[in-house]
Amino acid sequence: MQIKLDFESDEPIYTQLTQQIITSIAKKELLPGERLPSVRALAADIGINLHTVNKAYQQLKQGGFILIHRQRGVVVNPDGTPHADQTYKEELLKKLHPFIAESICRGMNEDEFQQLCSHIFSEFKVQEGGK
Amino acid sequence: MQIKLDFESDEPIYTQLTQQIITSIAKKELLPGERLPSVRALAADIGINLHTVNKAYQQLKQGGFILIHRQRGVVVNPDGTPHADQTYKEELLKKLHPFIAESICRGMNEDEFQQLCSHIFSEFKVQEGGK
Amino acid sequence: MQIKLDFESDEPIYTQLTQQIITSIAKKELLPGERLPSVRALAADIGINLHTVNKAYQQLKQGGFILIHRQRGVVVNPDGTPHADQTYKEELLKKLHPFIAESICRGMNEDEFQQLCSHIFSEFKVQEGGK
Amino acid sequence: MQIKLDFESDEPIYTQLTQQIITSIAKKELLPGERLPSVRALAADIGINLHTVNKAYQQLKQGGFILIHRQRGVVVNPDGTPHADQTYKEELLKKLHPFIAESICRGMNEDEFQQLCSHIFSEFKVQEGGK
DNA sequence: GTGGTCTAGACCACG
DNA sequence: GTGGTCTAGACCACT
Repeated sequence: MQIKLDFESDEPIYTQLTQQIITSIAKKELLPGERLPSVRALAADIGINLHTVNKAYQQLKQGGFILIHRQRGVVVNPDGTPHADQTYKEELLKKLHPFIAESICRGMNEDEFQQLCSHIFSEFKVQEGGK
Repeated sequence: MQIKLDFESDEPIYTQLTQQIITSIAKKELLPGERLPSVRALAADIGINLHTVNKAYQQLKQGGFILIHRQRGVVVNPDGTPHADQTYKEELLKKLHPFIAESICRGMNEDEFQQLCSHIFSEFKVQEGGK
Repeated sequence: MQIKLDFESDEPIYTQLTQQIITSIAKKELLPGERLPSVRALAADIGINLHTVNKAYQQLKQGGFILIHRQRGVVVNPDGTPHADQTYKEELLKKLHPFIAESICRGMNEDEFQQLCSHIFSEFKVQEGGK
Repeated sequence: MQIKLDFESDEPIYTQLTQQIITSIAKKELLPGERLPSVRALAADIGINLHTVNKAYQQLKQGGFILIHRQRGVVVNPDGTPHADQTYKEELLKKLHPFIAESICRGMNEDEFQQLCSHIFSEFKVQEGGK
């Protein structure tokens, strides 16, 4: 797993970290039960503060992506990430709404937008076959 | 046009305002050339700070949604919002990426996601017929 | 509202703070919609770090006790704290279980235990009439 | 006696162990004078560290639940667990206080709370008849 | 050596 | 002036 952070971005570091790890899980580069580096190790590795890593881990734990196991350390949830429920979908709707509104203003139709999403999905499909 | 703000949201007020106006343009509730209230008027109307409204307007101007004339006031871009270019699409890809990654982790497939987007699009289609 | 912290206790400061504020809400010393001091103000007041106060506030926000309002600052949830749902009750069961087990070992019967709880409840009832 | 530990819980392992043993004593699955496995045996059995088991045993000894003889090994206190004294009850009051405060905030009344406690007590009563 | 807690000081975005 | 973020360094509990 390689982490690439943009320190110039206005997206908080811990959010970027969180998203990269989620992406790795989605791409199956990180498998259920697999161990993640300790807060300290990862912080030293990326060259950021351990509290920042910790915040990302706490967020991932909160979202059910990882577990903090007293013996095995930090591991990807062995049962997989909890499935999307109604609440999640409603949240997602709200978050996607402004992107779609802007895209419509800018003359994109539904097909173009869907194609764009499809393109992102394909990025994950490629990895699904083998690692 | 009615503005609904959530003062408890993590989303900054000015962003919410920006997005609502974009949404109104997308729904054609606000038509090209139509005038928007002045910074002062809108601020007083919603009961928020001048700076906040100003920041939203500057953002909208930046995105080409509106024009700000010293004399004629604030108007929706008469030529319509600039079309989505390559840069915009790439930005959009980046922003949508984490949502799709998380959705995949949570067991959603492409169809379900597309359906969700479709649902949002339909919200705009309904309005297209008439105002 | 007066805060009393025990810096010797093994209970984290932020937890003590959280519980004291919950207690104040339960006693109606803090009413729905009422404002709480800013992180900085409270931290300075109690003589602890602002991050510690912040952590307590985040916990309270998470539990639905307070809202962080962009204009009004930190306020007690105007709609009142969300009602106990099944999840909460199950959590509560789990947390109370060991106390009851130990009490039984120590020869207390159900009546004695209930009386003890009743005593705690009475502490809140007294305040309910007037402030 | 079967031990079930949750390695993902925030509750330290040794605390979980302590509580489970107390529960077993309360349920009379472990009787006064009965022998408990040695630190080594129990640690190997559950697959945890010696120190962890030892810490739990020390805590139980401290609370008067068990006796640790160099020769005879670890036994449940033959005289039964020391009865609840004033100190214990005061401690218990302090520990229950925050749970009750939160329950009140969440709209539970005394009856509901008592009923919940009663439900926990019933779990122990069932076992009292026979082993 | 792990994560959890606390402190302290700095900068920024927001309103 | 507010909360949010990041850094940094220290101590402790747990295993």
